[in-house]
Amino acid sequence: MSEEQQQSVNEYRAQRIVNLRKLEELGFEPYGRAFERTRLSEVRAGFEEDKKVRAAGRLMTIRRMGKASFATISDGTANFQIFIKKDLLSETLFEGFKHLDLGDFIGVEGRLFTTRAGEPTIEVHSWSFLGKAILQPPEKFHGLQDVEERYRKRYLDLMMNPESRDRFNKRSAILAEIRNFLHARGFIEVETPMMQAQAGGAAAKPFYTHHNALDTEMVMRIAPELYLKRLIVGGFDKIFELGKNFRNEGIDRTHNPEFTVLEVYEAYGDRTSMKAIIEGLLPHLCEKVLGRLTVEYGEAKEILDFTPPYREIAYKDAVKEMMGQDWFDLTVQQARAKAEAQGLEIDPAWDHLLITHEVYDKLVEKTLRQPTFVTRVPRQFVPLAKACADDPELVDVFEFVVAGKELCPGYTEQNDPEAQRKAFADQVGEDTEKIDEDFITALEHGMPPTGGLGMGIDRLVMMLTGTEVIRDVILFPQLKKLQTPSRQ
RNA sequence: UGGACCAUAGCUCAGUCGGUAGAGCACGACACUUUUAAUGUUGGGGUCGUGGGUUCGAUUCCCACUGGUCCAACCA
Repeated sequence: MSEEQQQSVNEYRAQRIVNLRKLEELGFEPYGRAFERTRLSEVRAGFEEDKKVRAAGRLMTIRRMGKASFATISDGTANFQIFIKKDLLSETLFEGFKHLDLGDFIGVEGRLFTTRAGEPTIEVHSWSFLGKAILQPPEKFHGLQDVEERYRKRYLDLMMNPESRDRFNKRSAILAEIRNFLHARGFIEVETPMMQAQAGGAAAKPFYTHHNALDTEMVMRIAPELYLKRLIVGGFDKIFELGKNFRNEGIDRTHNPEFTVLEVYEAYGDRTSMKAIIEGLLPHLCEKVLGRLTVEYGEAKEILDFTPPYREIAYKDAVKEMMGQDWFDLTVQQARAKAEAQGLEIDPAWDHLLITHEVYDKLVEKTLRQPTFVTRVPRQFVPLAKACADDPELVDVFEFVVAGKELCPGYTEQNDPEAQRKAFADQVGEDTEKIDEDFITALEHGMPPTGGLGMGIDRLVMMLTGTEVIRDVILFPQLKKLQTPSRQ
């Protein structure tokens, strides 16, 4: 292929292939070999003048000045400047450097020194070619800004945008520290089916799939809860699962169809033992991952303080704070008028309870900025939990709310099989075949009093990294498939 | 699923009250042995998301579609 033809296909790509061929002519292997090296973060941390180092990375910038050049390499842990000088290299290595492009991988060997401008730098005495990039990286200063491209081509986002890489490093650290925290308290990690015969443990539309050999319909789980409780029946006393749930619902800035959840169950515990876990786990994560107990959240840089203990307030008291102490003495008509005066749309068929819940959802929750446990919730809204000991109309749960959003419910779990069956029946209505009879049977074998909680990990990561968009904490968020390329 | 907005060079962005487009980075050439968004000179690069309509003429106006963003409804 002539050079003109190559350039008509894609000038930039062709130019890089020309450089690749020239490197091959000089005796370089085009895609390299393993290279023993020290991570750049460690080179930086252990910097000593004149120390010999071997390091490797992707070329991020090159500043060529005739017989000397500076470049920056990145290995994902840090950036580091390297210095190339004609006097210090063989003719082949100096000539070869001219044919390197941004995005290529090299390994370097040399001496640490500090430039006149004060920049720690590797003076390169020898280098190896570790791999060619035949496509250009995005713009070096602004990085990759296009929101859609950052999700579809996450590798470019991670390559160019350090804040994105940092966010996913934090996500990994959060997951590791959740495990450390729970293991240290005697919890074991378990795995339960993500493909189930029926979708239980929550109210959401599932994804359906089909098993060929069994010739049977299956659903992707919407929650692991019913399997985890079977394990409590089986005698595991402290368990957790960290895994994906799948819900066939809308996608927006706080919802992805597959999302990661932590569920924890503790036999012989209840809501208060779950509360203790939250008040231990969140400060632990803040300390280990962020090194402090406060987070700057969102564009407004709101300060969230995770220093325990956290505020606890009864559901009804939270509503009274917003709507007045006489709220629960009002008639339905008075309550509706008062709610509508606050700008809510109230269905005329709603009773006092539903109006109250609308008030809580639309007005109260968003005002709970600092970590708060909302307790003693009307049983109609949480059918699978156990009633409060002193009031059968309220269930013994908490909703843990941070920055105006529900982060994590905690329960005193239902262990009465008859009450559980009734709650299922109310939930499914006519579809009695959707009741998980095997689960009821398990409860009939006896389940100890148990506390449980379920935390959305994506939202937790959002909270702790100050991110307001769930897609920014999920490496490959769900997007529509491209039918025709929107751009080339 | 409804409403508003967006899509221009590989990337980051200007722009055209309708006469087929510019900058910076990146890329090619030349110069330069401590630069760091290197610098100086110079050159190339675009069916302006896709399809239709109006028009002498559409990247620009209108319609549909595709993808995205935000808002509203469902879910965590």
